[in-house]
Amino acid sequence: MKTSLPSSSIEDYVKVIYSFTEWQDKPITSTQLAQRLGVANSSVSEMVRKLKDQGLVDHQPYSAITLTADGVRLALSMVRRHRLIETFLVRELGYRWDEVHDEAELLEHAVSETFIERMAAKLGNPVRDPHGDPIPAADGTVRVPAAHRMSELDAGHTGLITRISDENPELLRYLSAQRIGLDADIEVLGRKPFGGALVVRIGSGGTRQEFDLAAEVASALWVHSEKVHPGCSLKRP
Amino acid sequence: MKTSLPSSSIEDYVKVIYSFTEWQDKPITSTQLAQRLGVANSSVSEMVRKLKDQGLVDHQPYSAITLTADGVRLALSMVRRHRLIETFLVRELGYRWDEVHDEAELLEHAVSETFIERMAAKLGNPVRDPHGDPIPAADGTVRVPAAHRMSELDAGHTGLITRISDENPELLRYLSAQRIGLDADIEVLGRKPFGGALVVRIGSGGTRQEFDLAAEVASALWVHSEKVHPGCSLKRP
DNA sequence: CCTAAAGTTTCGGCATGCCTAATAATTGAT
DNA sequence: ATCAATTATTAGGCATGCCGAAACTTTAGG
Repeated sequence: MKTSLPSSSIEDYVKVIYSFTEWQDKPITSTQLAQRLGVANSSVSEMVRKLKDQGLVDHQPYSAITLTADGVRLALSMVRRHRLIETFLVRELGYRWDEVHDEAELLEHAVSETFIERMAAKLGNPVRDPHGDPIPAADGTVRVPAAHRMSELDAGHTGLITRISDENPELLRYLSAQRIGLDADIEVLGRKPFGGALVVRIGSGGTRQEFDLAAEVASALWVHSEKVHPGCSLKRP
Repeated sequence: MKTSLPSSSIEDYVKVIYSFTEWQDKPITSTQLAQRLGVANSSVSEMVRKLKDQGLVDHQPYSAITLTADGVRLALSMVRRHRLIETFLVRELGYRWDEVHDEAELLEHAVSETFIERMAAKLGNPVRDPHGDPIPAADGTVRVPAAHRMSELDAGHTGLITRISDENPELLRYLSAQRIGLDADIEVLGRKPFGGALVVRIGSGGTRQEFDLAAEVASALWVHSEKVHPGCSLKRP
């Protein structure tokens, strides 16, 4: 149970463990964690032992890994850092949304709390980042909009795009080339047969377009649909 | 002669070696380097061997340490980073000039070249930082103003404060409380006996003030004096 | 010149965080 | 219920960068 400041590796582990459960509920396993961090499974086993010693995760050998309250607190602070930095890079330094992820990944471990809070103030304490991901507040509260993957919606559903997964920068470039962005108004028109593309209308009036979206694309788009699940849930750590 | 990217430790060593010769000419010794980096002498010996292997320094055992052309290039790029970041923190995030040093120290190792250049562009490619230190250009050229420590000037000298050493944040706070800042017009009036304070006029007209400056204070202030050494020298690596 | 103090380097160790290979536990298919 | 395939953990190593202690130069005083 050391109390020293977390290393950047530890910050990364905790952040990835948290992020895994942000849009679904199953806890992460060693192998999944190793894949997302780009390290060997054995490195994860070692590190998870260390995280457990420090009281950041709960873990029984051979089972999944969950964060403790302290772990969630640390994770939320890292997620806050990451998303504020992304927002700052886009709004203040002219980065494109497909460029910000890697830069934020480096900066989030380096800057001070002071830096983060001055940045947040300058940005007007934004509540979501350029991809629509919610930015936790300094006190650890987060508004997680009730959103669904577009790929899981049935024909007839309408709503707004509230989040676009930033995992794949190439996909982000594709989307901006197609002028698909946050807050676009959408309607699911149907689905091509044999696990094929999702047919959707995006925009309306002058900006109305129809697309056949491949499954990979549709599952990166999250839709806030009044019909399905109105309102927001408020997570507190 | 490895070619891998320099670690942040290596960046720090090179930057400190460079900085030591920025305002005087004697090269740095192992012990001085160790003191400035806050590490043991033995750590410096090891690291200097590594720097030599990588072609960043010239060094004969038991003698002083100097940078190679490659070393100077790397050092200038770190100094550029540091001073641009300091300028950015003051101009864009409302930091005070006594707060920026430590933050810049962390950030300079983390940000990408892209970040640096976008920041520089946003700031209008400044040529000096909040303490008056010259910011090397992206191509490695630096304008080093011909300045002298105020503590070394004789009575009667006049000039402008062009640089204020940022080594001691407390001193910076003292100076701003006294409203002594960059570009103030000064005149050395005299010197109190027995190695005492330097008597100077700072400002003129409505802002005119007289001070007895302790030696430590006067040696942190650098004066560009037309009488002593007009013009600038242009260093190229 | 010679010796002691000061400065520098070498040596053996430690911590972090990663790896591969070997071992152990769990799971699912028969 | 058992046995392979999958998943997870331990063991032994490597690289970086730090340390203190010991050994070695250099330098300055007498």
